[in-house]
Amino acid sequence: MSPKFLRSLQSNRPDLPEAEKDPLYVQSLGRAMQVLSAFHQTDKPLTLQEIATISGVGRSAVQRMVFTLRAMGYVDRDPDDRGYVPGLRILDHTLDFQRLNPVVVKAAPVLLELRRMARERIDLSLWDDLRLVYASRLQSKREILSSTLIGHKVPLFCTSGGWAILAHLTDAEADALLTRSDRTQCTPKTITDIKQLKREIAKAREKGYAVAHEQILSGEIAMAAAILDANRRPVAAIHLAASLAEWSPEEFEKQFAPLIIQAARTVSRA
Amino acid sequence: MSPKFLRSLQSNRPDLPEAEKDPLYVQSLGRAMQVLSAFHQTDKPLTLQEIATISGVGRSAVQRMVFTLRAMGYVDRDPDDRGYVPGLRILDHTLDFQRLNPVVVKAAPVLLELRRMARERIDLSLWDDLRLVYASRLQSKREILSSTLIGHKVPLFCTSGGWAILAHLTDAEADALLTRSDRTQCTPKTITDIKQLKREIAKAREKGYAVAHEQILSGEIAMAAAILDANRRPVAAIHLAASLAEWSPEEFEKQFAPLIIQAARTVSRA
DNA sequence: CCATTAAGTATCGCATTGCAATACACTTGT
DNA sequence: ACAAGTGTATTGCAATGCGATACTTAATGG
Repeated sequence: MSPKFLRSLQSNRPDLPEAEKDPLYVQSLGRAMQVLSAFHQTDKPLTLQEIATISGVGRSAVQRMVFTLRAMGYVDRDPDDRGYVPGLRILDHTLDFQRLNPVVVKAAPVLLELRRMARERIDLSLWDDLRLVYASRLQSKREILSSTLIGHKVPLFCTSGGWAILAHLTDAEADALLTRSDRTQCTPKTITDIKQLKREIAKAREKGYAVAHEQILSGEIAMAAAILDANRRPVAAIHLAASLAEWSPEEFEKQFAPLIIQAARTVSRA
Repeated sequence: MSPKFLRSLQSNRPDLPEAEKDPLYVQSLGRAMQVLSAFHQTDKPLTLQEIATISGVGRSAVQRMVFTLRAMGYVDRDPDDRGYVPGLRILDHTLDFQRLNPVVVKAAPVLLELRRMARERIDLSLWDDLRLVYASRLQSKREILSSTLIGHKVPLFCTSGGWAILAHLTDAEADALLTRSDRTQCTPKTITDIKQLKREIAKAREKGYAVAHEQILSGEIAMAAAILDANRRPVAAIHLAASLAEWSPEEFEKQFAPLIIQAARTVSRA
């Protein structure tokens, strides 16, 4: 019904069977999920109207779907403010993901061990096209930021994890990803120049891990190593982040590089 | 199409509008989500057949839906083992929930402050009928268990959080919930006798918080206070959990009770 | 206090589209 | 080589989703 959006659903999924070519092969389920996804683009409860316009689905249809979603607990009414919000039942699927995703499962004990030894913040993020999606977080002693940001996304091009992953791709692939990226600065120090980025990636390729200085958050230094699948393709990254107030870049790197390499390798092997 | 399941979707949602009465008012979206929910009942990748039988949806329909869900990223193929697993895109909705749920949002800073003062594990769980669903977790110094168990569920009847919530209901309501509960022991110390449970609830009602000794996990002591909505109805609980190796029950209670009461009250007020 | 706008809800009929049935391609084990 | 079990593709009928429409509250404002 909304051809552009249907097309967009299918981009960047070259591994799908042939019928993919036909946009209409995405059934009404697509519209329904698009309704649920309307919440991605807001930070306050939504009315039916708003959901309809954001998702590009007709008002009536939205009303039916929201009704159903509400009956199932995927959508709730906001008690105070008037409008709808995502419902509790969503977390059931979150748990399914965490329990069943092979990388997350295999990484869990390794991350714990890594945190035990490093005593800094450890993250696991999964690669999704131009972004990394955080799937697990082990907090360090004092957490400053939002509690548990499972599902948070960071750009591939300006994070240690992104560099670590790009380092395991061919130059052509990495290039393509970098140029497709929306390279806007996160901090004043964020590197956006492709030449410079490629230098960082080359460094990462050589060392087996990447280090990012204040690329995404001022005052933070991060290190990451990529996790590979059975075909030696990168699928995820383990991050270790610390405060520049406590570590000099040299110490930081020297201290943790062996640990993180070891951790990533442990998770990678079949 | 599967009347029994459709009915079940609508139970325990008395706040829904009238058309609820008609099971068929749950459209095919219901079937689709049931397909996604098939993963709730497994701990390994599923084949189409298995999804079909678990969800009670026809093989063909499952294939179509899984195809669509895969195109959108809600389902992935397991790389090694043959079968399907929940996909990354689910985490997008997790984040939406965390960003938009009023209780989670309002509680976040309070939880951080509470952890800063208590230096023990802090959880926020939301009440969903007979269970509590964990929505946020702040880890303590050494985490033993699974990393981030957002979405994990614990029974209402045998947790400090559950007691805290039951304490804010009428006796009749609490009774109904307790009798409906599947009261099987989690640990040898888990209380299953309704009389005893009601005593615990009465204690909680009096003190304003509940304490549970090894009810769900041996060696763990937990304390919780309920979060109320605008109508003074409980909707969530803040938990504080620690090891019995480090605390005597008396010290534990004395130390943390004022903190947790204060925290819960802060989140509760409009 | 009535007019007005906007939100949520419900109804209905047509044609869209989802689904059962079916067949095929591919892998695996006997 | 066959059988059993995967995933995939096609097709036609009728179930059902959706647009159009109208009703009910609730909130705003003259």
